[in-house]
Amino acid sequence: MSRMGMSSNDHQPKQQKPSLSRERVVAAAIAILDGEGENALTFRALAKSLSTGSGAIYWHVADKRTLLAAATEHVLSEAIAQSGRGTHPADAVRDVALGVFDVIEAHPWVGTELAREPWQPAMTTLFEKISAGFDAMGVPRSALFYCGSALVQYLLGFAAQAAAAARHDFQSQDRTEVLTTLVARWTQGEPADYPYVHLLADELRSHDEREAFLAGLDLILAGARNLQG
Amino acid sequence: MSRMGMSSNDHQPKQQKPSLSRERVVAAAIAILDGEGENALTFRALAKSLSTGSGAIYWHVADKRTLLAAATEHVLSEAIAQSGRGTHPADAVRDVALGVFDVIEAHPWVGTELAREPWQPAMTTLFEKISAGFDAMGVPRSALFYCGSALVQYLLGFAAQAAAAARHDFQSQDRTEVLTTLVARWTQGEPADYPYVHLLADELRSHDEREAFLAGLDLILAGARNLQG
DNA sequence: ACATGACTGGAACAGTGTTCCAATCTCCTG
DNA sequence: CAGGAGATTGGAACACTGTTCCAGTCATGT
Repeated sequence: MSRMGMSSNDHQPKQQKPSLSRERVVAAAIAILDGEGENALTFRALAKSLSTGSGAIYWHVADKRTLLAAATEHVLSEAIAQSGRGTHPADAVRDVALGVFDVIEAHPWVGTELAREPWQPAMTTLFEKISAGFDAMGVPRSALFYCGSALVQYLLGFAAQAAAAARHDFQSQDRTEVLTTLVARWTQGEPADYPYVHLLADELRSHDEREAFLAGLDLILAGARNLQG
Repeated sequence: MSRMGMSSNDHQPKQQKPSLSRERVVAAAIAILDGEGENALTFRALAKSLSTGSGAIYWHVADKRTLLAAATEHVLSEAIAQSGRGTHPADAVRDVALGVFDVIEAHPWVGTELAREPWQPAMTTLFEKISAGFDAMGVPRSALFYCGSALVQYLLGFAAQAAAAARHDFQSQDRTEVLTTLVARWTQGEPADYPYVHLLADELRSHDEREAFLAGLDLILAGARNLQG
């Protein structure tokens, strides 16, 4: 277990190899997650990337779960903190949600981690911001919690779905092939039994992820606006 | 790899131990998942529960991923197939969503699996039903796909969150303790910096899961109704 | 009867997160 | 400035996974 306390690793005199630190470990983990995918992050790979052993890593980080949480927090917190701009309250909420969207598009493993462990610290900040937005939109106090929860769950659902898609893309290196396979499974049933699925299959293949995300978001925002008064 | 084809295991003469089959393997897996939690499902535990070895299991099931998918499909498909009742179209959609809700409450591991692999076969049926509902509600064709996707993602988000909560409950055997810990982390920031989080902390502790689920659902339904015309 | 192929059980393998510990390195103190 | 105490390191070892392999067994059709 890592010991919290006075660590003195702020001076690497000449061209000594820089001493390990929690930040360096987290940064290396993020680099592996981004560059080689979620499955590539093992303590052995991490140790090699840092030219050390797994024991040394465990001195700075309790276990893999907290390492993943720290990595998620690192990329999420800044994005969320800087988001929330917008003249209208609804725009501010949209901006926060889009901040999360962009982070997940850039780092799909964040989606996996969010889907497994939704209540990361950064999510508290997110809940604060969107609650403020809903309040400014005129949502009554009694419904604020439900609105915030609903939006968070919508975000989590997108996170899960985007992360799963990215995992599949990563394996086959070919997004269109993955989509074709998905559409094929999608349209496996008889058109007579699944008319809407067949009707909308084209859209599944060609839809723009961000546009769909925003459309779903606007559904929730419109529903929230509807609670005014 | 398991061989598909003519399998002849439909007769166990007297009181012979019944022969293995894909269905029996899946049923045993579900029993372990329900009774002892997600982490308890290992091929060794499964083999012991079926009084056999792991090799025999692999004859009937390709790997753990497909086993989990089959288990999920088993509990999800029936619930979804039987759902969708309701005089008004919106009620039918609500009924489908509540079907998924109930399955996840009864088998939280379904939430984990759905969050990891959203496009199970049963989800196609679900998409079909909710698309039909949205259509009957008067949502224009051009928005049908977005509405369906949004609702699916909301469901996935609930699935992820409920599964994570259930995992924590399982570890500490004490729901209120888990909630207290969560609220504590939740209210860690300064009240001045996180006014809404502190304002709504009580609701986080005491809210009814089903009520919150339905409230969020109604947000989306209201948003969809708003697209009429 | 017996050969063929479906099926079984469990040993062996590769890879994981985690623990343990002897060695080192740093810094404070006598 | 010597040297000890504690912080930090690296890598071997451990326990546990999913998965593969394979020598057997069983059932059945000829």
